[in-house]
Amino acid sequence: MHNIYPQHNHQHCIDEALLRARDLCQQHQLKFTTIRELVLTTVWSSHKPIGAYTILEKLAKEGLRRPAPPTVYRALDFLLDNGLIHRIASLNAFVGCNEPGHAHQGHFLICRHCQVALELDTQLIYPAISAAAKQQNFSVDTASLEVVGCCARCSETVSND
Amino acid sequence: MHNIYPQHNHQHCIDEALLRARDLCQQHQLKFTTIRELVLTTVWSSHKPIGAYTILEKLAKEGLRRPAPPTVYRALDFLLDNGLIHRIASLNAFVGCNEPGHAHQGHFLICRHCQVALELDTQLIYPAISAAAKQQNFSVDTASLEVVGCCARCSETVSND
DNA sequence: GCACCAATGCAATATTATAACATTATATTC
DNA sequence: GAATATAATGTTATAATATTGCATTGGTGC
Repeated sequence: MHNIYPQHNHQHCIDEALLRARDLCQQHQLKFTTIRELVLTTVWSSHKPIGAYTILEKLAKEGLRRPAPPTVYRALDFLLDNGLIHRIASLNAFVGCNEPGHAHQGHFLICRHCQVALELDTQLIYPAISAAAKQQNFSVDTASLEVVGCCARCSETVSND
Repeated sequence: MHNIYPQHNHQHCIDEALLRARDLCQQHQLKFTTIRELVLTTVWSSHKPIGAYTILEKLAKEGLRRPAPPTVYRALDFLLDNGLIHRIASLNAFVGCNEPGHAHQGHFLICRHCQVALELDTQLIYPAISAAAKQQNFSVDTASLEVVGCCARCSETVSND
């Protein structure tokens, strides 16, 4: 698990994400276009899930001509389809994925104080999900887990909720 | 686990849900008003998660003067707060809860063919979630799991997806 | 060049949810 | 029962999120 808290070198996270994205697109002959790269970079600007319209505004502020919603949503769809980001349904927001290729799984601990979404290793939870599904003869396509609470760091500094 | 597939006597589900709701409201001195009962009944009209605006239309068709969105959303909020229903974030929809009192947990198997949402016993998955959270010193408030796939019944009848 | 297909631009609109404030109903106290 | 307080609902408007449909651009292969 990467360290994702304030002290970490976040530029490293961004760089790695872009690297992984370029690799993946090259390998699968996908086009990592300008807008897709910009949106991915914006999603990776922190470990907090970010909304589509917030992305849109950030791009507008970066000198880009303000993109229309479909432009952003299409880039997000591309990134989702290829497992480069996850959608956090309970927040209507998007967050970078550490391990492209697991598009169908996203298990997150989301802090209600600092908003950071920590992605869990699928192996921690998936066996239980798989077993429960099997019990019902249910075949799993996707499984998203969104755990909301208070992270370790915030527990130290926050008195109460 | 209740049987929730076509052959079951669904009126029984509705009746039980209403009974539980009345009990719970009485015990906690909450008001189970007309609109709340109507919304709960509508949510329970099937085991498929239903959207707020669909509820609104159903109520309108049942002779009720078409309620405004806030009316429906307030009733839904009341039902959510008291654990009588769950919200399925990935569908923007609501579904009845079998065991009021577990408002903070909702683990579902959702069939992409028949849309039925089967609520899992929390005990099947929660231990794994709890352990993963503990590993991160993360304190859990709510945990929602939405597994999408194909249910046993549809697997038999559906060729492919 | 030309035909094709994917990607993007653009305008309009659909869908989901909430804010703000007025009104009504219910309960409590006197 | 009137006076008050509180909770619930009604009403209007609007915010926030997401998609549709169609025009345009841009690269790819022939």
